[in-house]
Amino acid sequence: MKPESRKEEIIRAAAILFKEKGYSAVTMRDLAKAMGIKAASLYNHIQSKQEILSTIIIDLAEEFTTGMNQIVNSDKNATKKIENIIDLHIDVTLRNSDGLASLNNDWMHLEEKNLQYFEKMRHDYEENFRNIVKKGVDQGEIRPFNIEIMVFSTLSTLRTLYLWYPKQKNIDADILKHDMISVLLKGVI
Amino acid sequence: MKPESRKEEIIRAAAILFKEKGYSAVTMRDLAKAMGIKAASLYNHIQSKQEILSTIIIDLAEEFTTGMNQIVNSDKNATKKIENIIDLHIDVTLRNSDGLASLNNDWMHLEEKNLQYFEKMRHDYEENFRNIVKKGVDQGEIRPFNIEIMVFSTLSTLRTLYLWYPKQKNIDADILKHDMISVLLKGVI
DNA sequence: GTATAAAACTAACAATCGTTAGTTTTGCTT
DNA sequence: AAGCAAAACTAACGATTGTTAGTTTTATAC
Repeated sequence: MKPESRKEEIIRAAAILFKEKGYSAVTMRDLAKAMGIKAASLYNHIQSKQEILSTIIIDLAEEFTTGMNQIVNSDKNATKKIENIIDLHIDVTLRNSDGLASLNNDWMHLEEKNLQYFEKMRHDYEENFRNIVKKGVDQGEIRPFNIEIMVFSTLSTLRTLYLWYPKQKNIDADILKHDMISVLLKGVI
Repeated sequence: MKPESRKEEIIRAAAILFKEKGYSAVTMRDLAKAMGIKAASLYNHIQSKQEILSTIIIDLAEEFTTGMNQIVNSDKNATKKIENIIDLHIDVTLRNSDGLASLNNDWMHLEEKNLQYFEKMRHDYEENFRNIVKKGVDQGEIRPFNIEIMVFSTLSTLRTLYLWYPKQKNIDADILKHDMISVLLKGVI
């Protein structure tokens, strides 16, 4: 495990503050205080507040995009693919639950270029998900409910994991995956 | 239908802006421009930016609290109660989807007193939901999966409805309710 | 111990923030 | 037409914002 650079430390601290109050409500002086230094000193390590936000969000979005592409290109059935998507979300959430708050709530504060890039990744991700569900329905694997509702419902839960997981103490990742698959796919009644 | 007061117009316009950029990123000058007036003129109708936020959030939270209390005090079985909760969320979302963005993302910017009030309402709401699910499991109505995951998963979907519903054109409220109940309760495979 | 680079500091900037005070306009009611 | 209240306006305030310029401290290598 190579040591974390000062820049990485700052970004990690920023993600925690962004999670608590949102990007716009966190000042560079807040972030500096959390790091135990003065605001101006941050600029020895980062270029701007915006750079911090885009690093947090784009890195995570690319992680999801890469994971989804692997799943899409695998030759599994729809149910198995959805299980893999659930796994992907849980893995990313365990590794960086703070950053996911920014990805979910502060993406609209990205500047033009990264905003477009992010929105394309998010659109493609949802489209891939939708197509997997569609194929599952066509092949009789998945019940023919309203596809938009199935996609929206599942994604909502997975995207909100970051809010809920840190509050659950000592829950094993594999048990979480197993239970999440049960609830999301098999229903509760 | 009695005419909307100027104050109500301002609050409605604010909810739209808060939904797009979050409370902290919306300035009183932004809000004034959306209303076609100058920022100072807003203060003929409202006391502060904070008052706008707390009106939006507390009104909605009280709506949920009232609805949940009626459901809890009814003598229906657990499944029917959960269906009623789904109905409640859909009704509120149809009526005020903009305000729900603030309730979900900007509650932490409430000032001390309203923050405590809101957090108590949210805690009680979740506790009521959890108890309904628990009783459903005890009585064999609901499958004995991890209760926290079932509650979290359902609430995540219902709380995020405001993001998704406005994008669906021409979807009938009753069809939405029916399909949502199917997906959330009966599973997809 | 001296050189060097990393990382902190002080001081300040122009812009923007929520808000107040005081004044003028607008649109009814009589 | 006069009176009045609602609702707009102009001008400005003190505080805070992200950021910069220039300087000093700290830690490491020779």
